[in-house]
Amino acid sequence: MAANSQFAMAVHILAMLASSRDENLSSSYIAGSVNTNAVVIRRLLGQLGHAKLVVSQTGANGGTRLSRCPDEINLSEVYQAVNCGEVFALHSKGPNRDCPVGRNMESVLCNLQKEIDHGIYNKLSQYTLANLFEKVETER
Amino acid sequence: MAANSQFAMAVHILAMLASSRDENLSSSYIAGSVNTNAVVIRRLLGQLGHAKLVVSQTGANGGTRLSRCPDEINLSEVYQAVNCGEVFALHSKGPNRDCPVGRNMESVLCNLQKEIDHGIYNKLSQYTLANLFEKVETER
DNA sequence: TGGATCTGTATCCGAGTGTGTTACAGAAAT
DNA sequence: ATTTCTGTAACACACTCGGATACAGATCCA
Repeated sequence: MAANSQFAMAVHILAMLASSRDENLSSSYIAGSVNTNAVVIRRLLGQLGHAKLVVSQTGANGGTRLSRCPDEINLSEVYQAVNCGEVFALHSKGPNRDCPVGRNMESVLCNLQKEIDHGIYNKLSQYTLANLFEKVETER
Repeated sequence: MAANSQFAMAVHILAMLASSRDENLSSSYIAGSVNTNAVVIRRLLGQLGHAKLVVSQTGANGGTRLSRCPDEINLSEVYQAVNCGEVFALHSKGPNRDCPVGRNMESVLCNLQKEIDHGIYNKLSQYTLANLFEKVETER
């Protein structure tokens, strides 16, 4: 299945906030860069705010800014904030428990799933928002 | 998004084939253990066959068996065979190229995506079907 | 105080897709 | 020839993501 793009958009949003640390950005302004609807941005900002990565202010001149320095925000935190689910899903019905193979399949796959997730987490932990922002700036 | 369960089902199928190396298994028999429809199994077997992991025979007493020993089948091959797509998607519309941040976002995210995929691939490469089958047998 | 701005939700629509199901042509064994 | 099995095609259903409108509440400012 095609995965969703929430992580990609969240990183994009955070990169924008990192580039304007001294001012609040409005959801519609961010939406202009991400090329989507402002509500989509606000939904994501809600998740990022819940994860304490950003802070928002309502009202005129409101908007959102980072809650910490970009070098203190880890991409693994972002991944967790927008919970993208698992890499692969277990079969919804579950295997047939009368079958000797099927009986133990579920736990084996579940363990494998956790291990992969852990691997992704470790990989993303190697990057901070500052690292990424640096790439955005220098890349041609 | 909830990912699809094709990888999980594929592994399950291969574990069954590994447990019956001396005989062909029919798609409906496998479907009984995976707890799904035989056509779903045949679709997956088609992908696995295309990746040269299994061989099928049509006709009476037909069915499918592994094309190699379980210790020569790597889980990363299975992952590639049932192409589960990417861990996260890039935004379908693409970022706004008039924005200095948006302009470079795409390539940065694309590189990150490749890196994660590579990590998953490496993790899965650590396991053969034989390793996994062993776990299925011993797990309680 | 009143108007403007912005967030935070609720709600709905459309498109895409994964899963399940039926149906059927073709291949192989008996 | 009949049976059994694969390989597809075709369709329905459910789910979810992205997009859009609408509106209450908060905040600033004139």
